[in-house]
Amino acid sequence: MKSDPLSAAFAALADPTRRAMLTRLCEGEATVNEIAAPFDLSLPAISKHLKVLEGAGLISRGRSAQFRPCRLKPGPLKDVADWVERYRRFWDESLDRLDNYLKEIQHKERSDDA
Amino acid sequence: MKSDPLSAAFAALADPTRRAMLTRLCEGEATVNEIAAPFDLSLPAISKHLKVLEGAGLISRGRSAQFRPCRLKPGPLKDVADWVERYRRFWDESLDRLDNYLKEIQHKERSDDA
DNA sequence: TAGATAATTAACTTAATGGTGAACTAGATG
DNA sequence: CATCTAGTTCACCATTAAGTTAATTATCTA
Repeated sequence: MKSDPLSAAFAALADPTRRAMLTRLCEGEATVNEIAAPFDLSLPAISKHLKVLEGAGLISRGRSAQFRPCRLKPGPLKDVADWVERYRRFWDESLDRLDNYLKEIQHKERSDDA
Repeated sequence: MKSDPLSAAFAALADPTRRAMLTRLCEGEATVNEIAAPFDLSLPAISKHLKVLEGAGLISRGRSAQFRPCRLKPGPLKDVADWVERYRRFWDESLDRLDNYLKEIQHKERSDDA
Protein backbone atom coordinates (compact mmCIF):
# COMPACT_ATOMS: atom_id res chain seq x y z
CA MET A 1 0.00 0.00 0.00
CA LYS A 2 1.24 3.46 -0.87
CA SER A 3 1.47 5.87 2.00
CA ASP A 4 -0.37 8.89 0.65
CA PRO A 5 -3.73 9.45 2.34
CA LEU A 6 -5.84 9.04 -0.78
CA SER A 7 -4.20 5.74 -1.69
CA ALA A 8 -4.66 4.56 1.88
CA ALA A 9 -8.36 5.40 1.71
CA PHE A 10 -8.87 3.62 -1.61
CA ALA A 11 -6.92 0.60 -0.36
CA ALA A 12 -8.98 0.44 2.82
CA LEU A 13 -12.17 0.56 0.76
CA ALA A 14 -10.98 -2.20 -1.58
CA ASP A 15 -12.14 -4.89 0.84
CA PRO A 16 -15.83 -5.77 1.12
CA THR A 17 -15.49 -6.67 4.78
CA ARG A 18 -14.15 -3.23 5.55
CA ARG A 19 -16.80 -1.53 3.42
CA ALA A 20 -19.46 -3.48 5.32
CA MET A 21 -17.92 -2.33 8.58
CA LEU A 22 -18.22 1.27 7.50
CA THR A 23 -21.80 0.68 6.45
CA ARG A 24 -22.48 -0.72 9.89
CA LEU A 25 -20.94 2.35 11.48
CA CYS A 26 -23.41 4.53 9.61
CA GLU A 27 -25.92 3.46 12.24
CA GLY A 28 -23.68 4.82 14.96
CA GLU A 29 -20.87 3.86 17.28
CA ALA A 30 -20.19 0.15 17.81
CA THR A 31 -17.82 -2.02 19.81
CA VAL A 32 -15.38 -4.40 18.18
CA ASN A 33 -17.52 -7.43 19.00
CA GLU A 34 -20.63 -5.77 17.62
CA ILE A 35 -18.78 -5.00 14.43
CA ALA A 36 -17.41 -8.53 14.28
CA ALA A 37 -20.78 -10.26 14.72
CA PRO A 38 -21.89 -10.48 11.07
CA PHE A 39 -18.56 -11.85 9.86
CA ASP A 40 -17.21 -15.37 9.89
CA LEU A 41 -13.78 -14.18 10.92
CA SER A 42 -11.57 -14.48 13.97
CA LEU A 43 -11.33 -11.50 16.29
CA PRO A 44 -7.69 -10.82 15.37
CA ALA A 45 -8.74 -10.57 11.73
CA ILE A 46 -11.43 -8.05 12.66
CA SER A 47 -8.90 -6.15 14.73
CA LYS A 48 -6.57 -5.92 11.74
CA HIS A 49 -9.32 -4.66 9.46
CA LEU A 50 -10.20 -2.00 12.01
CA LYS A 51 -6.57 -1.00 12.21
CA VAL A 52 -6.50 -0.53 8.44
CA LEU A 53 -9.64 1.62 8.60
CA GLU A 54 -8.15 3.62 11.46
CA GLY A 55 -4.86 4.01 9.60
CA ALA A 56 -6.76 5.42 6.64
CA GLY A 57 -8.53 7.85 8.97
CA LEU A 58 -11.91 6.32 8.17
CA ILE A 59 -12.74 5.51 11.78
CA SER A 60 -11.66 6.63 15.20
CA ARG A 61 -11.70 4.67 18.40
CA GLY A 62 -12.52 5.67 21.95
CA ARG A 63 -12.39 3.78 25.22
CA SER A 64 -15.02 3.15 27.80
CA ALA A 65 -14.29 0.45 30.32
CA GLN A 66 -12.99 -2.59 28.43
CA PHE A 67 -14.74 -1.55 25.25
CA ARG A 68 -13.16 0.27 22.36
CA PRO A 69 -16.06 1.85 20.53
CA CYS A 70 -15.50 2.76 16.87
CA ARG A 71 -17.12 5.55 14.95
CA LEU A 72 -17.11 6.71 11.38
CA LYS A 73 -14.74 9.52 10.40
CA PRO A 74 -15.93 10.58 6.98
CA GLY A 75 -13.08 12.93 6.01
CA PRO A 76 -11.26 10.55 3.65
CA LEU A 77 -14.57 9.56 2.06
CA LYS A 78 -15.01 13.15 1.03
CA ASP A 79 -11.53 13.16 -0.49
CA VAL A 80 -12.39 10.00 -2.43
CA ALA A 81 -15.64 11.55 -3.60
CA ASP A 82 -13.83 14.70 -4.69
CA TRP A 83 -11.28 12.69 -6.66
CA VAL A 84 -13.88 10.59 -8.40
CA GLU A 85 -16.17 13.51 -9.12
CA ARG A 86 -13.63 14.91 -11.57
CA TYR A 87 -14.58 12.04 -13.86
CA ARG A 88 -18.30 12.58 -13.70
CA ARG A 89 -18.47 14.23 -17.09
CA PHE A 90 -17.02 11.04 -18.60
CA TRP A 91 -19.68 8.72 -17.33
CA ASP A 92 -22.37 11.27 -18.02
CA GLU A 93 -21.08 11.46 -21.59
CA SER A 94 -20.92 7.69 -21.86
CA LEU A 95 -24.47 7.31 -20.68
CA ASP A 96 -25.50 9.96 -23.17
CA ARG A 97 -23.78 8.05 -25.93
CA LEU A 98 -25.43 4.81 -24.81
CA ASP A 99 -28.75 6.58 -24.69
CA ASN A 100 -28.26 7.94 -28.19
CA TYR A 101 -27.17 4.53 -29.41
CA LEU A 102 -30.26 2.85 -27.97
CA LYS A 103 -32.49 5.49 -29.48
CA GLU A 104 -30.75 5.00 -32.80
CA ILE A 105 -31.28 1.23 -32.63
CA GLN A 106 -34.93 1.65 -31.76
CA HIS A 107 -35.38 4.10 -34.59
CA LYS A 108 -33.69 1.71 -37.01
CA GLU A 109 -35.85 -1.21 -35.87
CA ARG A 110 -38.92 0.87 -36.31
CA SER A 111 -37.79 1.75 -39.85
CA ASP A 112 -37.18 -1.94 -40.50
CA ASP A 113 -40.71 -2.73 -39.37
CA ALA A 114 -42.08 -0.15 -41.80
CA MET B 1 -7.66 -8.48 -4.17
CA LYS B 2 -11.28 -9.48 -3.84
CA SER B 3 -13.03 -10.36 -7.07
CA ASP B 4 -16.20 -8.29 -6.85
CA PRO B 5 -16.20 -5.38 -9.31
CA LEU B 6 -16.41 -2.62 -6.72
CA SER B 7 -13.46 -4.02 -4.76
CA ALA B 8 -11.49 -4.36 -7.99
CA ALA B 9 -12.20 -0.72 -8.83
CA PHE B 10 -11.16 0.54 -5.38
CA ALA B 11 -8.03 -1.63 -5.46
CA ALA B 12 -7.09 -0.33 -8.90
CA LEU B 13 -7.52 3.24 -7.68
CA ALA B 14 -5.40 2.62 -4.57
CA ASP B 15 -2.21 3.22 -6.53
CA PRO B 16 -1.11 6.77 -7.39
CA THR B 17 0.56 5.60 -10.61
CA ARG B 18 -2.69 4.11 -11.82
CA ARG B 19 -4.68 7.18 -10.78
CA ALA B 20 -2.23 9.34 -12.73
CA MET B 21 -2.70 7.08 -15.74
CA LEU B 22 -6.44 7.60 -15.61
CA THR B 23 -5.93 11.33 -15.28
CA ARG B 24 -3.76 11.23 -18.39
CA LEU B 25 -6.48 9.32 -20.24
CA CYS B 26 -8.91 12.15 -19.51
CA GLU B 27 -7.16 13.99 -22.33
CA GLY B 28 -7.97 11.17 -24.71
CA GLU B 29 -6.65 7.91 -26.07
CA ALA B 30 -2.97 7.15 -25.56
CA THR B 31 -0.52 4.38 -26.41
CA VAL B 32 1.33 2.40 -23.77
CA ASN B 33 4.56 4.30 -24.35
CA GLU B 34 2.80 7.63 -24.12
CA ILE B 35 1.23 6.56 -20.87
CA ALA B 36 4.57 5.28 -19.61
CA ALA B 37 6.52 8.46 -20.37
CA PRO B 38 5.98 10.39 -17.13
CA PHE B 39 6.87 7.44 -14.90
CA ASP B 40 10.23 6.12 -13.81
CA LEU B 41 9.15 2.51 -14.31
CA SER B 42 10.01 -0.30 -16.66
CA LEU B 43 7.60 -1.01 -19.47
CA PRO B 44 6.55 -4.37 -18.01
CA ALA B 45 5.58 -2.57 -14.83
CA ILE B 46 3.46 -0.16 -16.84
CA SER B 47 1.93 -3.07 -18.68
CA LYS B 48 0.93 -4.67 -15.39
CA HIS B 49 -0.65 -1.47 -14.12
CA LEU B 50 -2.64 -1.21 -17.33
CA LYS B 51 -3.75 -4.80 -16.94
CA VAL B 52 -5.02 -4.01 -13.45
CA LEU B 53 -6.95 -1.01 -14.79
CA GLU B 54 -8.34 -3.10 -17.62
CA GLY B 55 -9.27 -5.90 -15.21
CA ALA B 56 -11.21 -3.39 -13.14
CA GLY B 57 -12.99 -2.20 -16.29
CA LEU B 58 -11.52 1.28 -15.96
CA ILE B 59 -9.88 1.28 -19.37
CA SER B 60 -10.28 -0.58 -22.63
CA ARG B 61 -7.63 -1.26 -25.23
CA GLY B 62 -7.78 -1.29 -28.99
CA ARG B 63 -5.20 -2.18 -31.60
CA SER B 64 -3.88 -0.26 -34.50
CA ALA B 65 -0.72 -1.61 -36.05
CA GLN B 66 1.76 -2.37 -33.27
CA PHE B 67 0.11 0.10 -30.94
CA ARG B 68 -2.41 -0.72 -28.30
CA PRO B 69 -4.23 2.52 -27.57
CA CYS B 70 -5.95 2.78 -24.21
CA ARG B 71 -9.01 4.80 -23.39
CA LEU B 72 -10.94 5.60 -20.26
CA LYS B 73 -14.00 3.51 -19.45
CA PRO B 74 -15.71 5.43 -16.67
CA GLY B 75 -18.36 2.87 -15.65
CA PRO B 76 -16.66 1.64 -12.47
CA LEU B 77 -15.89 5.23 -11.48
CA LYS B 78 -19.58 5.87 -11.40
CA ASP B 79 -20.08 2.83 -9.19
CA VAL B 80 -17.40 4.10 -6.85
CA ALA B 81 -19.01 7.53 -6.80
CA ASP B 82 -22.39 5.98 -6.05
CA TRP B 83 -20.98 3.94 -3.19
CA VAL B 84 -19.20 6.89 -1.63
CA GLU B 85 -22.11 9.28 -2.12
CA ARG B 86 -24.12 7.35 0.46
CA TYR B 87 -21.77 8.80 3.06
CA ARG B 88 -22.10 12.37 1.95
CA ARG B 89 -24.47 13.28 4.76
CA PHE B 90 -21.76 12.25 7.22
CA TRP B 91 -19.10 14.58 5.95
CA ASP B 92 -21.65 17.34 5.48
CA GLU B 93 -22.72 16.83 9.08
CA SER B 94 -19.11 16.79 10.22
CA LEU B 95 -18.39 20.02 8.47
CA ASP B 96 -21.52 21.48 10.01
CA ARG B 97 -20.34 20.38 13.41
CA LEU B 98 -16.91 21.83 12.77
CA ASP B 99 -18.55 25.01 11.60
CA ASN B 100 -20.69 25.19 14.73
CA TYR B 101 -17.67 24.44 16.87
CA LEU B 102 -15.68 27.23 15.28
CA LYS B 103 -18.57 29.65 15.69
CA GLU B 104 -18.86 28.58 19.32
CA ILE B 105 -15.15 29.15 19.90
CA GLN B 106 -15.31 32.57 18.28
CA HIS B 107 -18.35 33.46 20.34
CA LYS B 108 -16.62 32.32 23.51
CA GLU B 109 -13.51 34.30 22.71
CA ARG B 110 -15.60 37.35 22.09
CA SER B 111 -17.30 36.90 25.48
CA ASP B 112 -13.86 36.50 27.07
CA ASP B 113 -12.84 39.77 25.53
CA ALA B 114 -15.87 41.47 26.91
C1' DT C 1 14.40 -10.66 -45.51
C1' DA C 2 16.49 -8.09 -41.85
C1' DG C 3 15.89 -4.90 -38.48
C1' DA C 4 13.49 -1.40 -35.78
C1' DT C 5 9.52 -0.29 -32.81
C1' DA C 6 5.57 -1.40 -29.57
C1' DA C 7 4.16 -4.08 -26.21
C1' DT C 8 3.54 -8.48 -23.70
C1' DT C 9 4.96 -12.74 -21.35
C1' DA C 10 8.12 -15.39 -18.45
C1' DA C 11 10.73 -16.11 -14.41
C1' DC C 12 12.09 -14.32 -10.39
C1' DT C 13 12.56 -11.33 -5.89
C1' DT C 14 10.75 -8.72 -2.25
C1' DA C 15 7.25 -6.93 0.41
C1' DA C 16 2.50 -6.51 1.83
C1' DT C 17 -2.16 -8.62 2.88
C1' DG C 18 -5.30 -11.50 5.11
C1' DG C 19 -5.95 -15.14 7.70
C1' DT C 20 -5.07 -18.38 11.85
C1' DG C 21 -4.39 -19.97 17.06
C1' DA C 22 -2.09 -18.88 21.34
C1' DA C 23 -0.71 -15.72 24.60
C1' DC C 24 -1.33 -11.32 26.64
C1' DT C 25 -3.40 -6.77 28.75
C1' DA C 26 -7.07 -4.11 30.84
C1' DG C 27 -11.12 -3.60 33.20
C1' DA C 28 -15.43 -5.52 35.55
C1' DT C 29 -17.31 -8.58 38.92
C1' DG C 30 -18.19 -12.90 41.81
C1' DC D 1 -8.09 -12.73 44.75
C1' DA D 2 -10.01 -15.36 40.93
C1' DT D 3 -12.18 -15.12 36.86
C1' DC D 4 -14.81 -13.46 33.04
C1' DT D 5 -15.17 -10.27 29.14
C1' DA D 6 -13.18 -7.24 25.48
C1' DG D 7 -9.77 -6.63 22.63
C1' DT D 8 -4.87 -6.60 21.06
C1' DT D 9 -0.34 -8.47 19.99
C1' DC D 10 2.66 -12.26 18.63
C1' DA D 11 4.36 -15.75 15.61
C1' DC D 12 3.35 -17.91 11.81
C1' DC D 13 1.50 -19.36 6.94
C1' DA D 14 -0.36 -18.76 2.20
C1' DT D 15 -1.46 -15.68 -1.36
C1' DT D 16 -1.07 -11.61 -3.98
C1' DA D 17 1.16 -7.35 -5.52
C1' DA D 18 4.77 -4.65 -7.52
C1' DG D 19 8.90 -4.41 -9.34
C1' DT D 20 13.01 -6.18 -12.09
C1' DT D 21 15.65 -8.22 -16.46
C1' DA D 22 15.48 -11.19 -20.33
C1' DA D 23 13.01 -13.32 -23.92
C1' DT D 24 9.05 -13.27 -27.13
C1' DT D 25 5.33 -11.68 -30.29
C1' DA D 26 3.50 -8.62 -33.65
C1' DT D 27 3.77 -5.03 -36.88
C1' DC D 28 5.94 -1.63 -39.77
C1' DT D 29 9.84 -0.30 -42.83
C1' DA D 30 14.45 -0.07 -45.24
